[in-house]
Amino acid sequence: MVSPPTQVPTRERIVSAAIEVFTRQGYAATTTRDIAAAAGVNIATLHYHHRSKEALFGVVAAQAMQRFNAVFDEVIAESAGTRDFVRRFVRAHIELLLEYPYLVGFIQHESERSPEKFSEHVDFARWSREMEALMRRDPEVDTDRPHFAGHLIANMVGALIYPFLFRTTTMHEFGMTQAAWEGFVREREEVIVGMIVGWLYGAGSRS
Amino acid sequence: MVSPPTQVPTRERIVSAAIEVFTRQGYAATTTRDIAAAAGVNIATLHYHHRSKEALFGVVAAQAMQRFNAVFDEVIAESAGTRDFVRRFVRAHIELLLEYPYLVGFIQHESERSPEKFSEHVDFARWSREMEALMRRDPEVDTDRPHFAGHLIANMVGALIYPFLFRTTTMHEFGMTQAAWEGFVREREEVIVGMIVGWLYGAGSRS
DNA sequence: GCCTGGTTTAATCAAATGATTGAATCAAAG
DNA sequence: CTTTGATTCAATCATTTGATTAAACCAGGC
Repeated sequence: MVSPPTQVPTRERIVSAAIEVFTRQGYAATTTRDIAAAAGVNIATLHYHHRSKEALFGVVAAQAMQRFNAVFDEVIAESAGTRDFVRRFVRAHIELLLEYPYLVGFIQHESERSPEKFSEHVDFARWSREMEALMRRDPEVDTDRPHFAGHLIANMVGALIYPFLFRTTTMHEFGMTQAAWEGFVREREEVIVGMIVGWLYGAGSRS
Repeated sequence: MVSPPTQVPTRERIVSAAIEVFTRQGYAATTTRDIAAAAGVNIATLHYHHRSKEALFGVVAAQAMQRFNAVFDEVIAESAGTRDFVRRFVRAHIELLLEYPYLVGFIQHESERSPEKFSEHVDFARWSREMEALMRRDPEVDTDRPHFAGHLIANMVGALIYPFLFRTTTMHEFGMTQAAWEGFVREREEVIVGMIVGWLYGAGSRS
């Protein structure tokens, strides 16, 4: 039995198309005509449901950040300790980004263009506090290092997003197929977890 | 005694302005009028010296990649071993990126838009070979792990570029001043070297 | 002085783009 | 059936933008 043909409302179809096109091309390179075409509606219809290009972009930005908030909240809630948190964090983000490969580049580029649009929807400071709180319960982790949370995020997230930021370049330069690149990305779960856990537990290694 | 007023040629003044504006705003968000204004010349003068916006962009892309090539060649030539290489690599890039904070975001965004423009000017495959060759001489480093060079680059470069990609966000979200952010970035030299060297020398750490 | 070739400029063009208008369409209510 | 309000569309507008044109400018050679 097929579910009733509850047509997706036009307003949301436009948002879906906007996510697709904005995240691929960025704000400046995207025209309202691109989005309207992708959504299969008239340009005027787009403006009828969303006052302006900038307003529509705001909706897209909010939904994009929403995904990360959802992932983080789930990960932190289910994590049973330092190592478990790192593993869940890395795994969940790899899955999310494999589904939306352009998401990171989009957020990077646009969060520098209009920081207000994004800072509304995310609370890195809270993330940091919760991560620190979780790891402070682990006597082997020295959470009192200067900028502990900042370095943790930079190390973990940096290593995590790199292949998604330079997907085309990596594939092109190393002659990888799409499938090979995806294999490489999945391999990285082990690699990143090992590296980060090693860094967290290792004493301050000398130069 | 002042050096003779050897005026910088217009053609190069335009390129300098183009680097400034393109790297800040990206290709699509930049108009030839922006660049002409920044260079203090007429729009027609810009087109007289550079056939088109796309051609001018090509020059900028080439110069941007050139900086990284120069850094890598110098680093690899002077490095005396694994640990020394990592330290020099990280330090040199932090210095370069502190001078041009928008460079990474620019290359990320535009290398995905027009990969050809950039792949002309960079040879990651060669970098990988030379890094691998250097580390293969170190018996403590297992260079035979799957995708060794790929993971090394992703780990090291990812951790390196993160603060530059999300500079505004980081500063805003953690209430850092420009100076505090810069202090954080300089701190990262030690952190990254420690983490990467630990990962390279550490045996495969268990999950 | 006056060419000559390279350079710069104001003015302009054609295409692209964000946005609007007014008419058509459609479903639900009376 | 008619009315009403929401929705959709073709056509159009004003502005921006990459690029060009034709005239002016400015040195160096003669």
